Amino acid sequence: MNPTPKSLSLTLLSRINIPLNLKQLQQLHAQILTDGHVITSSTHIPHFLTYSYQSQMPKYSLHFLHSLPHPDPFLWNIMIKLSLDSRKYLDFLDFYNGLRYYKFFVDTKTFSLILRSCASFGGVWLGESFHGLIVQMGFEYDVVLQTGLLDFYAKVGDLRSAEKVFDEMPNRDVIANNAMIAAWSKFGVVEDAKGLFDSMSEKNCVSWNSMITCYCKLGDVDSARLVFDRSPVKDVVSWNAMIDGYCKAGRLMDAEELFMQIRVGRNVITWNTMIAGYVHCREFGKAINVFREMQAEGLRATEVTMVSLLSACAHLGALELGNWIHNYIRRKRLRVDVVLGNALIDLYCKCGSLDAALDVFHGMGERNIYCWNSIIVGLGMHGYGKEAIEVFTTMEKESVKPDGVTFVGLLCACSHSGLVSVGRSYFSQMCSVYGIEPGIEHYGGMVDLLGRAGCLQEALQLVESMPMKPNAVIWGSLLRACHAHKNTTVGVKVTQHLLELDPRDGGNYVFLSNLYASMNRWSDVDMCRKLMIDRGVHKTPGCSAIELDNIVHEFVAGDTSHPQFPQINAFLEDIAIELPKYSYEPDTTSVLHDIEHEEKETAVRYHSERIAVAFGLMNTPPGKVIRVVKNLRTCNDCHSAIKLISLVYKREIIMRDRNRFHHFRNGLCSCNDYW
DNA sequence: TTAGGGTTAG
Repeated sequence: MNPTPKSLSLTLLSRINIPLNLKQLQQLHAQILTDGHVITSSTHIPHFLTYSYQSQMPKYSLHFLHSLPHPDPFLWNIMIKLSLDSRKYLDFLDFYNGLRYYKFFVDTKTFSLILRSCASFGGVWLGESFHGLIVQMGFEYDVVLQTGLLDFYAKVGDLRSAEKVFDEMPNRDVIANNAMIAAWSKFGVVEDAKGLFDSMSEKNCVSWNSMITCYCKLGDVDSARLVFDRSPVKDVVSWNAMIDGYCKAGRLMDAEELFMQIRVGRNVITWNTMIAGYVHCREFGKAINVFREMQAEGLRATEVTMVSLLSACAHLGALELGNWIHNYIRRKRLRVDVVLGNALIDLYCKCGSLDAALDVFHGMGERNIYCWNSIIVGLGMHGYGKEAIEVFTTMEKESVKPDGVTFVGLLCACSHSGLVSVGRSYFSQMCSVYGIEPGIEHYGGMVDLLGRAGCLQEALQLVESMPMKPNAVIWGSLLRACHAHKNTTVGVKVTQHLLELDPRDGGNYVFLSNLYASMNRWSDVDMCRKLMIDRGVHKTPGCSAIELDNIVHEFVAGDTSHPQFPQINAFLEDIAIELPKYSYEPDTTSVLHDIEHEEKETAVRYHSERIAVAFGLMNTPPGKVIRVVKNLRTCNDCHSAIKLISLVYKREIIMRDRNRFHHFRNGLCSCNDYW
């Protein structure tokens, strides 16, 4: 039986869910053109357009649209929206230039769409010139267009103009009111938003949801919950907004409860929200577990899912899992935009694979300041100060304007490479040349730079003369410098400030105690210990992680629960016998490590990083690089021990500690013992 | 018209 033309086209259209190549698309096009029923149907043609667009053949869509005898505004609107969604700027500009020609095919809805999208370009001038053109072309300035304009101004950060448009609207529909609520919500003007919301005679789902978001943005999740509970028209957006609100407020339990409750109604965004929420609350392992659940339920992850996951991997130092995700991105052909690209760069930097990070960086078509900053910070963390400066120079050549984070990265890079005078000049230039006022983090960077290099007096002067009140980070940095350079006079001075500012941070007591120990002031060491006990302060236990076959093994010092513990302990004994043959002497300056869990007289005599390294040596083939991530800074003793381990066992060991990377190879470390 | 993503000094 021969199918009728109509059903033939419909059969072809039903194939839209499977990938088509250009030839097949053209075939489909021909079918549609010969089929009088379908060509006038506004339900099938949009499908076709969408599909050909998603197949990355936008030109073909455009060609198709031109070939239609009567393309109506609806189709153009779809076309424009698709073009903007996939950020095909050139098509967008084509459209702009041909606007007069398209005059009869567009409506105010079209302009409304365009105006909103201009905001995503960040182009105020573009939006305003569009606006001028619309008026010039004699389009009716109706509620649809006005709402678009309102939203445009809100998106580019001009609340005044948005309010002006709203005030001048002769009649407002729900959509216009909702847009104004969203605008006020964006600027945190909750009172006005609430006033408008209460006065609205007609409210829809979006109105309620906008109000929920408004409270969530301000961190007032309890008020948001009240609106949520009262809303008679809850949809998945309401749930997602509420879950996100709880996550951002750090209330994971509440978020999880809602997440469980909408089990059947979840969409990709619900999952993404929960995953991002765990990352936000630094529950990286849980984020990864939720992703696995998501996969088990057969949901397709998006670019947003990947960004959160990569961030989790970066924090955990989980390179293998990160590599798997990168492959997944390639396999599923996810679009690597600036955000996803940056997440990859950050992952590779934080996992010690600088080459991979640079590959991603150089392979990106579009880069923004985040990407440049991540690379600069990454190079700095690995001790490549000169290279970080080179990247900065290139960035300037490409006319990318540096921001505050760039200078944090640069100062940090100089600090880790001992480039004192270069750092000094960046610090003075950031204000005079680049117009960026130094923040406390820049002073912190500078204090660290001077302190590490041994310019303690200069560092102290800077702290005393800085325009803002120094915080615990600044004093802490100075204290560590005093410890490293055994300058007790400045050290003791710094300590008072520090314990006053941050009496709950156990790490500070440890450093103070170590400082006293280096002066042989044992009664003061005892005093520190007593102070910690009296104040109930605990030192964060040292914890090192190593990844093996996609599983992250964590070792906390003093914890004997790992199934391989007896073997690891035996292996550590072997190392202890082996190392002295290479003139290794244990460094006893870190005495206070004995006072808490870490170095108690338990079966474990070593710091967590050494257990992790031993575990890595035992469980990986010769020649494989061992990668360890530690939550605290490594101590002198472990540092010199691991240097020797790299020589004796002929292994490259890459260790990330709290603030930088150490590449151990042939008995040497990339930090040149300067950290 | 409403919901989800990236870089930052000890």
